Amino acid sequence: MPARIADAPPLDRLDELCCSPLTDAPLSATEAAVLAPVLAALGDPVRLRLLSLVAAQGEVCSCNLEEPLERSQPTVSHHTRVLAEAGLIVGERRGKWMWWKVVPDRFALLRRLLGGA
Amino acid sequence: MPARIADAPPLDRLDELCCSPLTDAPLSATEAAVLAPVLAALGDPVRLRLLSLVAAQGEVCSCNLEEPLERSQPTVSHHTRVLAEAGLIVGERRGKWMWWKVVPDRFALLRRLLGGA
DNA sequence: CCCACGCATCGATCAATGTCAATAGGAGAA
DNA sequence: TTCTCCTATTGACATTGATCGATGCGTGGG
Repeated sequence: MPARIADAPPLDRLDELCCSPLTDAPLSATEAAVLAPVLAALGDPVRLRLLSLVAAQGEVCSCNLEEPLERSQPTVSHHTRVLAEAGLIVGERRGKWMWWKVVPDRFALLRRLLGGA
Repeated sequence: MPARIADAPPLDRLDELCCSPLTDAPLSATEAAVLAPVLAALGDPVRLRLLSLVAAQGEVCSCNLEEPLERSQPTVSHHTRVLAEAGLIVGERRGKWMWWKVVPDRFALLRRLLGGA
């Protein structure tokens, strides 16, 4: 059993659950199981660039991501999905297009986790 | 080729290379290739807990990690290695024991990346 | 010198993941 | 409806990664 996620990660409850800074107290297995997927979502170079594209432009259409990322349409769709499931971006459908923007609260949470210093 | 790391990630140079906040400007492929492994190192629940144990106690011996993490000695060794290669912890050998402590600069860098807000 | 202890490495196994071609779904236009 | 465009899903493949038993390596104690 590789990852051994403790239980189903209640990603919605992440804000309530998490978390005091890492330096304050050891994380519980549950807290770690909820947080790890969020950080794992950031642990891919394509997603990092995707995220920075969305963040820097405020809002980006999926169709404008394939070229700068040099990835196929299904791959881009895969990565937006991962980031969205991690709560880092949200998408809104407008006509034929899907527009993505970042979720600032999620980043604040991660900054808090990484220590207040 | 799954991850498609652009080139050999010069992890040592991470401080010089990186990075303005994600919200400021899109990351280059090189920046993303260097940063992703650091964030990926945080994307595992066992490593998150390991890190919080080290951070909360200031300094921890490898031998005191197996029990709280409920992992075998080789597995703990694997995770300390990953975190160390990401520059998040450093180890010092004292006699028979290996002592680990966190690298605060690394966390400051990540906080900056996640936006100054 | 030899043994015990702590850590690292190796090898194997199984799960998770990044990637793309092909296909399906859905929305707007004609 | 039908056609076109954009997005999501599926399936397949190769790679990465988490895990542990067995083994090797250093260190310190006897």
